[in-house]
Amino acid sequence: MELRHLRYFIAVAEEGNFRRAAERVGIAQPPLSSQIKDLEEEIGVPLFHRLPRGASLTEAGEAFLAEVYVIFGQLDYARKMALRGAAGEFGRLRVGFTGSAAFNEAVPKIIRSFRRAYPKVEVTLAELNTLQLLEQLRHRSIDAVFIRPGPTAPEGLTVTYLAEDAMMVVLPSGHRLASEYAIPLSALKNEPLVLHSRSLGPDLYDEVIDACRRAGFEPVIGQVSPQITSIANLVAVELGVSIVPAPLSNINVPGVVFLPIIGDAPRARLALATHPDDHSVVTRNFREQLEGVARVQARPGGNA
Amino acid sequence: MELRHLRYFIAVAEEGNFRRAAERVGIAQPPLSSQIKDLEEEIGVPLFHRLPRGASLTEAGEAFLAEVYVIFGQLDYARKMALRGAAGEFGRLRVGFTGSAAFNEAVPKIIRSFRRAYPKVEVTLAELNTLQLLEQLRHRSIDAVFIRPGPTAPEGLTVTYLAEDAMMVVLPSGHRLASEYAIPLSALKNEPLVLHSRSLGPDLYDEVIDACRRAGFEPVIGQVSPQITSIANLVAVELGVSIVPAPLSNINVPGVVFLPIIGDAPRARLALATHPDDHSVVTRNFREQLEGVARVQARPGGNA
DNA sequence: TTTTTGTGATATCTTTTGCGTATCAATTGA
DNA sequence: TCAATTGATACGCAAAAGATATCACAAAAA
Repeated sequence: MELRHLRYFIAVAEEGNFRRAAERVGIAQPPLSSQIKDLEEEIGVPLFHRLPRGASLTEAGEAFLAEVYVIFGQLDYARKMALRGAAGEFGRLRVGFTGSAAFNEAVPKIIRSFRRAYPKVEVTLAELNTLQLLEQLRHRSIDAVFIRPGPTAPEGLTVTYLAEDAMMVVLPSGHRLASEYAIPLSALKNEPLVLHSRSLGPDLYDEVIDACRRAGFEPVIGQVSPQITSIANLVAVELGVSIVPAPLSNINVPGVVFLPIIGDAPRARLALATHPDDHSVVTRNFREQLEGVARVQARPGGNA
Repeated sequence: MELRHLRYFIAVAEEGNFRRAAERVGIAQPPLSSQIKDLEEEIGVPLFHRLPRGASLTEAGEAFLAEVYVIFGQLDYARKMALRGAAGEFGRLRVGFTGSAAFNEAVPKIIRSFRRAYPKVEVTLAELNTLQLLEQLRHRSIDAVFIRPGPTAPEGLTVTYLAEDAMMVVLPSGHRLASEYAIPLSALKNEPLVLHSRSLGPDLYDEVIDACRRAGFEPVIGQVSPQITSIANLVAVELGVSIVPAPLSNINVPGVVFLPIIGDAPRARLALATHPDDHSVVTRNFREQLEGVARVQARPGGNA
């Protein structure tokens, strides 16, 4: 059975007359009769009474007609859904982020506004370290990642800079400097530094180390934190001091204080990275959310 | 767009590979590629990603596929409904009956059992006089009628006899014969007879008149009743006596008594008439209900 | 009644188009 | 670098849809 047959069937049913129906569908009457006959043979029952003054539907034809209308409605719907799918209204988006990136307000804001704009897109979130994120992004097992990149962007990825956060010093409440309003980085000379493992996020790590050197001292690495979000807890139990992006001060950890840095402070960049071969409309739509929400500042770097 | 395109689309979507899909639908790979291309152009968006190792659905394709499955389901359903329609499970049945016929228990029983067997068939009922019923039946504006025919069936109609009711005398309660258990017809000699107009139902009318003549008297026609069901009321106000089919004694009219007739009593036949050119399955199914419910006795008559 | 008109069915020819064969270009894995 | 596998392209053929001419039938008109 073909849709053509069904269109012809509807025409004859509505016109009640093979000649007018043939004219309506743009063919001659004899082939129309032939096609209708084919249709009837395929269904197995006559659909029309051939009367001397036209054709009328049999009961079978009446029942068939009602359902055939539905088919064409469904066909239109299928086409429309395909177009909506092409517009990125469906599908999934796998977003990854590092622990430090999640605390910048832009990240949840972007995800939230995307979900509102495209509620049918299934968004999955994964918090991983920078190394894992970039690995999965290169393998296309994740679509977009929020990272804290170094001054030069990772190679082979499309990177958009979203924001630059100041970094702050984290001290135990009982520390001798804890009552200051702000301190220079050089004040941390000889203090053991709590940092995450360099292998998990080399860029942010290097940023901190470099800043210390610029301030005139070689930092002493104390405890290594498995993830950046637990740095504050390690500081609270007086395993050392640390330097983290300002948005992390929103974590409520008793026993620590966050102090602004005076002078040449390290900066923590926030960026969204995607795969350059990813031409998915969903991913493109997600990138478009950046413009509405975050202050976007493109920066040359790598070959992105 | 044609269903063939959709079948091909499903094959490629499910196989993820043009070659295997082509094999599955029984054509070569190049025409399959061509047809899919046509489909994509018609929808307006690509449905597949052409990868070096096969083809995968785009988001548009995913959305489209889900709806296309529905189309084929609907197509099967349409075919099934056409067959059920051909089996007489849908449609309408216009049933007519005379006032006198409705009181035979077979009539409501047949209609009831048909409605149970074919609940989707729209049954309409019309109470009309015999003349109107036969007129509408000949014009096919009614499908089946219950009538009280004469000894010979109406010409040009298919008639099936269902039952033969005895007739009874109807007397006002205060009548001198009202206290009898049964009376011969001759006892009504000189009594004014309440009857319906002959033009509305000549057969039953003639049956009564003939019976009176066989009983040895010429009946005196008193009041003419507009319809048979109001005869009892006319008798109750003592406008005369009457003779009606026994089932009408079920009407509860105060002030009248129904008496059996002794001897050569008139008989009221009950029959179902349909149009001989009516090959509708619904009508045929209705006739089939007769066998289950009523004692059917075919009688030759007319040319039915 | 006869004639006319309008209906769908049939027969035959034409044209479209779906399909097959052969081949190419691109990518992957050995 | 080469072989294997993928989908796309080119071209010829055959099946099938459609056009034209005509027929048979029945209702309406004369």
